[in-house]
Amino acid sequence: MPRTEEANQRIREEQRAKILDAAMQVFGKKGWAATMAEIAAAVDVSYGLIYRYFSNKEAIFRALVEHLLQVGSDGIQHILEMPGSPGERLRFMITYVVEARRKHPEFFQLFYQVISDETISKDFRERIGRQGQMAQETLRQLIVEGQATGEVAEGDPDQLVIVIMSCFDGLSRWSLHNPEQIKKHFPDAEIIMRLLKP
Amino acid sequence: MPRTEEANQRIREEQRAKILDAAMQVFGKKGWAATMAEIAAAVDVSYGLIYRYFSNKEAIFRALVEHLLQVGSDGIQHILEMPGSPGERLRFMITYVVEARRKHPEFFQLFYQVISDETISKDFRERIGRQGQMAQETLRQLIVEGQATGEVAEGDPDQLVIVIMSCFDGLSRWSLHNPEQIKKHFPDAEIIMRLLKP
Amino acid sequence: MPRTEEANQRIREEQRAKILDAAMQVFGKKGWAATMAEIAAAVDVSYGLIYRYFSNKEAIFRALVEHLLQVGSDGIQHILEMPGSPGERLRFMITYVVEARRKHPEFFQLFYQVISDETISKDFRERIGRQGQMAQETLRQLIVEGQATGEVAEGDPDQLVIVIMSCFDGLSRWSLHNPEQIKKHFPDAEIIMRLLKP
Amino acid sequence: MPRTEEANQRIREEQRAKILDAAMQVFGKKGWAATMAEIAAAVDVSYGLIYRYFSNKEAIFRALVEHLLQVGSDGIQHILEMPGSPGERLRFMITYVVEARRKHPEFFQLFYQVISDETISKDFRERIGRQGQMAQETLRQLIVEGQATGEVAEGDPDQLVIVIMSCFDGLSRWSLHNPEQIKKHFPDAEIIMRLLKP
DNA sequence: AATGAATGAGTCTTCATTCAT
DNA sequence: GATGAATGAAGACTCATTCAT
Repeated sequence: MPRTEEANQRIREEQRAKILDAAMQVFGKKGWAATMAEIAAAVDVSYGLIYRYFSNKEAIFRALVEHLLQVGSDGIQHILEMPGSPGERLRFMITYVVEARRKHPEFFQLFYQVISDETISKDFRERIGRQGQMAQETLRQLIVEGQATGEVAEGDPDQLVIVIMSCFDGLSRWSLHNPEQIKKHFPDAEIIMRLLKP
Repeated sequence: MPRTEEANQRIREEQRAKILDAAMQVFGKKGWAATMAEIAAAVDVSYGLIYRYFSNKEAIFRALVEHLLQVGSDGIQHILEMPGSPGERLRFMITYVVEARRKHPEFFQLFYQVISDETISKDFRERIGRQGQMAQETLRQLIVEGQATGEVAEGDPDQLVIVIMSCFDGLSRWSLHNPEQIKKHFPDAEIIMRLLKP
Repeated sequence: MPRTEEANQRIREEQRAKILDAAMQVFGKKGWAATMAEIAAAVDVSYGLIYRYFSNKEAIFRALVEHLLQVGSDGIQHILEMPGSPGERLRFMITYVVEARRKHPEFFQLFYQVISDETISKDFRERIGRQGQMAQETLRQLIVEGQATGEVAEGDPDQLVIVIMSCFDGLSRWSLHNPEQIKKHFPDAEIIMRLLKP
Repeated sequence: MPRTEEANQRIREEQRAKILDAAMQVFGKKGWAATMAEIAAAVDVSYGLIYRYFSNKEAIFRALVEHLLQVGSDGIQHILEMPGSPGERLRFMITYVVEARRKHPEFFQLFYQVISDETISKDFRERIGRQGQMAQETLRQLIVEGQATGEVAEGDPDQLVIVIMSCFDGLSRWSLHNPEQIKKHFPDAEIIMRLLKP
């Protein structure tokens, strides 16, 4: 007698999740150079199986990044709708982002890899670019508002945006390459807040 | 009628330099995925010729990175030997590094690629790691000294090191991916200095 | 409460027939490149099931072709044992074959595929070759007899055999690739008979 | 010192020709299932080399078929512009085609394979279909004209077209599968002409 | 008996590297 | 010193076949 529908359904969902999970690790570390064999090995299945769940390497990649984009999008949305003064929301945003980067540096690593890799379709790369733009704009808006309320230092808001986002990016990289060091000395969001101090 | 020894010598050196130059551009943009054909095309020579100057792809990579390491090393040495208060030297260091990242983001991009790529021999990667350590230690030392003189805010110096170096890393990435935006709004070193403000 | 033996038996036979039927269509159209998945889809069963009925892809193929060979063999036998003059029997044979080709071009397509495909075991291919030989010889014999009675034009009987059988082969191909055109203008056996006209 | 331009030029042309030649044999025999390795082996070069001459398997296939189409097109054109009565031109056409099929059965085999293979792009397959149409139409026109002059038997001209072209197709197949037999008894064009006899 | 998840050998394609000229 | 033709190992992907349920 065949497996029940539900059993199959469950297996498929679990495997799919396991594959995405493993792919996140492998892509995060090796980037697009990660091989299907490595991913399969990480899931501990034959690599042929991967293709029953994803039509090709890029499909896995996309699924991963789409997921991240969604999460990021939600976060931004949430911050925009938060109550509180611009300064308070900035503090929240920075705390939130720094925490995310610390916990899941591979996620963000993936973005950079997609963006730099010209073998990946352009529309997909632009999709990610737009998302980054959105985050930037949110940050910029909060900064401008903060400058209005005097909570944030005067000056070109775009420079501040760039520095802060650079910090974020750099933290992902550090978290990935020097996890021990960063675990011991993970920077307080407070330190980054100083960049905004009037 | 053979060429003179010196002429040959000169040709060899010029070619070598041209190759390294082109390779820097190509590796900087495409990373390790850059192909020998692309490098050769950038130098505008046949790809077979590259092998008369470098025994293989990694050799080019190494030569490039060795060069960068040397430059970096020299810079650090220089800062350590500078006169001035810790705060002044920190300002100088930050200004200097930020400027370097802006001008030559590919250089730094290369480091990250070497570090992340497990197909590159471990000792080479560690070599780069050590260099990074050195820069960190220099920065850390200046911070500690600055805290002693009251020029730098109190707190875990390692956290400050991480944040500042993250900023640096992030700026390289931005300079590479968003050159126009960053050209218009390149952050003053002064902004980064705020991270250290007591 | 298990099924009765007979019921099982019947199910098995029906399934087997259904599989062969579907396989005929699929192999006829796609040739050896037909996938097991396609066959299974055509039968509308899981592809795993196919293997309960046939040990592998070649086994299905063989079963199909064996069946066709049998049918062909019977036809030839029948013609040999028919009453009537050589000319009459030739007319019958041609009519019969032309009709068969029109109705079931896939059948014949299969033969050619088996013959051309070197991945299929040699003895099997030779088996088919022999069958073709037999048909040829039957045709040849009728022609020779017809020449003796004056019903068939003089000349090398082998050339006639080749032309007529070529016609047959070509008609299968046409029936497969241009079914509409051929439906409207299916050639009278009479036209082919002209080849034999004294 | 590098090879001279001309030497390289010559090598490239020779290799390209050799590859096409070998590919014709291999594709002719095995169809699309022919592997790049087989082609390379037939040319007696490494299979990587093939890709310096053709961007992929389909490109070789296309190059071959384009060539054949051109040759076929020229032949048809020629026949249309010939002097002589319809009957004479028909005799010429049949003689010409039969001869071509005998000499290069692989060529025609290729057409059928392209047409039947759904993995090959549709526009390419249609391109070939149109060419076939053209040949048919030429033949049909000659037949109609021949019927007007009384050189050709009455009756549906399309049936005649189908039978004759079927003969052609069948002869290719025979030439490929039974080269020895056909060499000894290659049918006179005269026999096929009988199909048209009034 | 039936299902479909899982496996892995085989094929296309790319690209670092070698070699004849 | 220079060229680019040639090689072959490595990786993505397909599909016949097996196996747990």
